[in-house]
Amino acid sequence: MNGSGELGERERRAWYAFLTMQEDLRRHMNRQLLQDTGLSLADYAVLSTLWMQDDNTLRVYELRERLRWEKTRLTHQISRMVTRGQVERNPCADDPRGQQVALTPAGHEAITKAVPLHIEYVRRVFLDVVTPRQLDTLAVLSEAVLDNLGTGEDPADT
Amino acid sequence: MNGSGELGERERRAWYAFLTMQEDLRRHMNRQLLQDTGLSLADYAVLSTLWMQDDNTLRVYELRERLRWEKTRLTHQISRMVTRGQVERNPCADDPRGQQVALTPAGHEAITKAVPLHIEYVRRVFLDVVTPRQLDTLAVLSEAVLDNLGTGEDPADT
DNA sequence: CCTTCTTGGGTGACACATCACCCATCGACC
DNA sequence: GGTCGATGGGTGATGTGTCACCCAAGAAGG
Repeated sequence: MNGSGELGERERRAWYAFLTMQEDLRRHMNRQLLQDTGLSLADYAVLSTLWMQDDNTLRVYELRERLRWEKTRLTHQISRMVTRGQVERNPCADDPRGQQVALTPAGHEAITKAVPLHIEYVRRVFLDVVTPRQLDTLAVLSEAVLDNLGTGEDPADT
Repeated sequence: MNGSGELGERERRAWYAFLTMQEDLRRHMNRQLLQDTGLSLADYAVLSTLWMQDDNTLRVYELRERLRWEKTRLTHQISRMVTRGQVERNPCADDPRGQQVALTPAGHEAITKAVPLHIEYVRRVFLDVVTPRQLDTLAVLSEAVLDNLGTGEDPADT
C-alpha cells in the first residue's frame, strides 16, 4: 500500500528517526573525538586502517578500498595529514606511479591513544543503549541497504 | 562480557555495517539529489522545512529547532542559499533582532519538483529493502540513541 | 614501434561544517 | 536609570567532501 508519492506514518517516523540519529551521532562523535584526541573522524579512519597493518603502511588504492572512499577525497585527506605530520607518502618500489602511505611516529602515537578512547565512546553512546537483538537487526538491515546501493551504476571515479 | 577495551565480533560487525551504510547512503543520496534536482541535501532540508509552512516562512531560530542544526551552520547555509536565490531574509516585524526566512518563487518551484523525486528515491534505495519489522526496530533504536545523546552536556551553541 | 585504453594518483575550485568570537537587543534585578 | 546575563543572529578562518579535469605509466592490439 502507499506505493509511492508519499510516506506512510510508519515509514516517515523510522526514516526521520534514522536520519536524525545518524546526523546527530556523527556530529557528536566527531566533536568528542576532536576534543579527546585531536583527531577528526576522517583522520581516525585513515590512521586506524594503517595501524591495523603489520608495517603500518598501505598503497593508496588499498587504503581506498578498505575505506570505501573516492579517489580525490583520500588524496586530499592524505595531503592534509602529511602537513600535520600524521602520515607520510613514499614512492612505491615496484610500481613507479604507486604511492605508499605510512604512519609517522606521531601518527602512530596519536592513534594508539585514540583507539581505546573511541571504542569506549562508541560503547557508551551507542552499543550500551541497543539490545543484542536490535544490534543484529541493524547489521542485517545495513548490509541489505549496502547491497542494494551497490546495484546501481557507479560514478566511475571509485 | 567484554565490558570494555575491545568490541566483540557481533558488535564490531553491526557497528561497521551501520557506519558504512550510513556514509555510503548519505553520499549516494546527495549525489542523486544534486543530479536530479540541483539541490544539495542541506538545501533540501531547509527548503522542505519552509515548504511545509503555510506561509513558506520561518524565524531563523524556529528553522534551527526543526532542523536540529547549530547556529553558524544554518546562518552560513542561508547566506549561500540567498545568493542562489532560493530563499530570502526579511526583517522581523515584532522583534528587531529577528530574521524571517522565506522561500522565493524559484525556491518554491525547486522544492516542489524535488520532493516527489526524493521520496521515490528514498523508497527505492532504502524503504524497499527493509521489512516493516526491521523498520520499527530501527525507529526504536534510533530514538533510544538520540535520547542517550541528549543526556550529555550540550556545546552551548545550539 | 605506435596508437589507444585503463589504472594509480593528483590539482583547483567550490560547497559544506565547525570553531572561536562578535554585536545588538531583550529582560531582570538593583 | 544602569548593569548584566540570556537570546537572536552574524563573521572569518579552517577543515572536509565533491566535481571536473589532468598527467604519467602500464597493457593490449595492430
